[in-house]
Amino acid sequence: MPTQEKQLDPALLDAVDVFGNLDPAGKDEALAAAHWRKLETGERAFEQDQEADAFYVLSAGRLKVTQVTPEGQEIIIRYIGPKEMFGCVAVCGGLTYPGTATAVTDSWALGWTRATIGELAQTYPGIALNAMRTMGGRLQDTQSRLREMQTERVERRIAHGIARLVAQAGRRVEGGILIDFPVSRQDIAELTGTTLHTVSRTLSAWQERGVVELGRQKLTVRDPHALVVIAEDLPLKE
Amino acid sequence: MPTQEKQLDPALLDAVDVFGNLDPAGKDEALAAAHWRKLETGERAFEQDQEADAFYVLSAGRLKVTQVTPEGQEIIIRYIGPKEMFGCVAVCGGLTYPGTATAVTDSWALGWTRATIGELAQTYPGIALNAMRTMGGRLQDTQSRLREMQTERVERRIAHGIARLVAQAGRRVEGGILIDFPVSRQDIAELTGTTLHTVSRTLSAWQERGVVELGRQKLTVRDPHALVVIAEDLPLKE
DNA sequence: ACCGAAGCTTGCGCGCGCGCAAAGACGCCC
DNA sequence: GGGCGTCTTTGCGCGCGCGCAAGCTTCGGT
Repeated sequence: MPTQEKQLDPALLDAVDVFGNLDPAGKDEALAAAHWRKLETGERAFEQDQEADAFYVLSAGRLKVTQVTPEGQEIIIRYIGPKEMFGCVAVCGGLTYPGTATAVTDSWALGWTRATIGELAQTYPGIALNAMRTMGGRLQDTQSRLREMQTERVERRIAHGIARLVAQAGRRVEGGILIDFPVSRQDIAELTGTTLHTVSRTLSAWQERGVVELGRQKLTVRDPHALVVIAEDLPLKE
Repeated sequence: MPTQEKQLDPALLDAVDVFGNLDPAGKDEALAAAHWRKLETGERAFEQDQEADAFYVLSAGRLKVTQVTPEGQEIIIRYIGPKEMFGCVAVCGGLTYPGTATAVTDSWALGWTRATIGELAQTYPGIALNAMRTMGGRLQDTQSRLREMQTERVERRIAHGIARLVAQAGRRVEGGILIDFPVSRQDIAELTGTTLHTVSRTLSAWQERGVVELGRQKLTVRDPHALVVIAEDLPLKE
């Protein structure tokens, strides 16, 4: 039973930022207080506007955090990979989740109830400090995206979005870097603030130029340098 | 000498979120460790990419935090009002400031060096918890703006932007609510991701309809309800 | 092996909002 | 009070990227 196996492994929290600088006793205590949760592809850890009752660290797999507008349009706030925390609102005083977390791959997560993580944070002040650091990073990241949305044309935004995916979940394969989870054109559109039509057209043009290789929910960057050139809007040659 | 006066006033930190739940001794200690800084209109507390050596709480006045793109285009990340913290990077592990903080009104701020605020946070764990809460709120706020940028047309975005300014710095005056600091059309453009031309046209149309009243770097909302109708894209009548 | 659903591509036309340009208004400073 | 700089308005034209619609491909299920 892999569940039990993983639950007992004290190395589980080792490379997790939130619990960094925590002494072994603290890690044991944190693990003991955690509950284990498996998420099948498409399953949701929590939904927007639902009461924020738990905080999570992803152990394996990949999630996307999305928001829907009152009109029903969806946007992707961020992707969550292994060792990253999500559902942070539960420790930030928020009452409800601002978004929905959906598994895009079969995933496993460690969860703490709001009360539990609150007590842990009281006992080990380092947790709050680390969480704050992570939130600071995310805030800057979100501000960058905001800046891109306000100042850049669609093609550059798509390039930036894909560069971000590569940095976060790129896997070296022969002849390029593969985004290591299923991404549809629609997903990229929701990440970069455009429509799947425009994404499709743009990526097809890039494929023509040999920058990327496309598949169904699949994307391989063949020429990372060219991607940077597009993202930074550099001249083709000087 | 108003500087000394304010520096000695122990009530200064009373309604400040970051130091909320801090015992009186802690507040005294925090105040003793702080330095006082006056910022004339147009003066900068710090600049983008500069070493993040201090953390601040605004005491009076108003600042704007901006970022410039490599191409030189400027955007406004947020406005800071009294009792709000800024330069949070200094406590979040960032090495340089991600933006520039400029006074839009004569302002006064309390500052702590990176080392000082770090020590305070070690001694009083509540500080980190409070800071995290504030950052969580800002993260959600920034995500909302991102969502608006991705899904809404310019007119709605302007309405949302102004609604945000009203909530943050609106002052009741006869016949409406005045934004309580100088805002140019350019500023609104940088907040909402458009050009000053489009802002000018849009606001002029609103003035025609009696929704707002315009002045040089001045904006009064005459009909807040109409603003909400535009922001939420509600039908005019049912 | 077939069928259906979900994902993707592509063509066409239009409209929002930008880019540019020039003139007008307000307020500040000397 | 005059002059100047900054902020603002407005006109005109164009192009990016959306909206719509139809057809195609790929995968999964039974």
